[in-house]
Amino acid sequence: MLLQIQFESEIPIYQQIKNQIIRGIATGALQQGEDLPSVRQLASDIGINFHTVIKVYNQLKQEGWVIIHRKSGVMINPDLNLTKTPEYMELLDDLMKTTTAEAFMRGLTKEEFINIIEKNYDNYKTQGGK
Amino acid sequence: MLLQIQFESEIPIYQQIKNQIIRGIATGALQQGEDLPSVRQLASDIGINFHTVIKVYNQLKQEGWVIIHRKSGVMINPDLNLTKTPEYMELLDDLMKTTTAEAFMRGLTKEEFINIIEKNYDNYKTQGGK
Amino acid sequence: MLLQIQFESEIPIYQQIKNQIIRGIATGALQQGEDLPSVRQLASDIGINFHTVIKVYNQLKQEGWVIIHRKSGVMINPDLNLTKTPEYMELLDDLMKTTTAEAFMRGLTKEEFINIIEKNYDNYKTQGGK
Amino acid sequence: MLLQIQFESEIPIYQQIKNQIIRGIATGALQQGEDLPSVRQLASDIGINFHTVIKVYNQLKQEGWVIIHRKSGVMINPDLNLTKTPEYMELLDDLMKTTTAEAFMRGLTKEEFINIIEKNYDNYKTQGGK
DNA sequence: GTGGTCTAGACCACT
DNA sequence: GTGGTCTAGACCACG
Repeated sequence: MLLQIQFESEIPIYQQIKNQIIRGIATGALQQGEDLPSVRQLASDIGINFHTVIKVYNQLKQEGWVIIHRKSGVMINPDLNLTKTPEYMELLDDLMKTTTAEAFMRGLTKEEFINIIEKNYDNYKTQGGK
Repeated sequence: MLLQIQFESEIPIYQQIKNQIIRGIATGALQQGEDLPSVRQLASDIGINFHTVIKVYNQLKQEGWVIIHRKSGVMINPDLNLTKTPEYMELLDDLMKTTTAEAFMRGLTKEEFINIIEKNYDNYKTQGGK
Repeated sequence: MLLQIQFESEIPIYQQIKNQIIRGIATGALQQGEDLPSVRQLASDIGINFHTVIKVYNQLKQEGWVIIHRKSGVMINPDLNLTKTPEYMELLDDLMKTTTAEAFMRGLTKEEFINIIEKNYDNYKTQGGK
Repeated sequence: MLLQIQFESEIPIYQQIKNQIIRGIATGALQQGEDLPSVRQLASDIGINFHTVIKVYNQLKQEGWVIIHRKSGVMINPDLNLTKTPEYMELLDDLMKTTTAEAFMRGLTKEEFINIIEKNYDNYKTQGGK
């Protein structure tokens, strides 16, 4: 999977990488059990410092997305088993309150917004996310 | 409208205020043409630095949500007319890609996600967003 | 609270700091709601780099021990509410299997070992850990 | 005795092996004078590099747990005679300070903790640790 | 002044 | 070669 980083963005680089890896898992571009590049490899591919990649991998590990093998490096957790915890649902709810409010005020109809959701979900369903 | 700020949150205070004002406009809790509290008033109400409030109001003005009168203070723009610019749509698209990906992996079905959208939109429809 | 760091130890510095803060909370040397020194302050007190302290504070935050205020810095979580999760109990069990095995082979009797536990717990009970 | 290695664990593999051998000695699963598998045998059984096993055996030898015969391989020291040296006691004390502090804060009572100790020790007593 | 991000380079433990 | 630790310095966002 090729990562596209926007260096000018206000979103931190490590966050962009995290997002794209999670998207990759959802779409199936990254399969469970698949190896990720080594910290130094990925860093040099993207052209960033390897500490930034370490940070990404550590956060993904702590949230359960990946497993860090002492030897063989990092791989997508083969037993991926994330759940809709109350904390997550609260965050999501808050985010969607803010997001839909602005979308509504900018003239996006409910149908248009739902359409965006469906378009995204269709990328996942076909692949199967577990 | 009463603002609820979480000081421990990772979301910057100025962002929280902005979000809540926009939500307030969408739900109708804040009417177009309505006056907002003065910078110092709001700052002391919430218990924050008034520079933070200035920042919020300036950003809201720049994005077209409010109008700042030199004397009479800040009011919700009576001719609110925000549109779905290409830049906005791109940001929204990117955000929803990331958000739906994680939601999907955490087991939220498309229907559950759409349900969240509808619940929010129903709060807006009745008021009319102009 | 004064932190004692052993620079020659094989235990990473950030781990030593973490341990001592947690001990401090248990003994009451650090009260819930109490402010911790700023990252740069603590770093210069101990004579280490501030990035190391950031790492400590972030881990403590993620585990729920402290809260990081955007402005006022870091404080012991006033609503400290950690529980004996299954994951924790498994880790503890494994650790104690290893620890007691070696202790037993080195001639520590059950009573001596229990005595160590009691001595430590007595430092906590009197203070009350909430 | 069958060794169970967790490759995803944060605990180094060599440490896991060491721990399990020491536990085995304490429980009697490994008898004093008993032969341990050869370096290459154990390495291929577990599926790890044989250097890792060499490291384990060397450390165990240095600490007095095993004896390495040039030809006949490695065996549990028949005259096992480890003592509670001051250095060991200091390490143990420090470890238990940290461990009990977190356990206490997570709601484990003194009795629950002592119970864990007793359960473990009961596995040793019956066998006798010489 | 607070925490956080990114870069860069050295060194270490593990396999 | 793998991840991880520590140092050091620059810069940024926030309040």
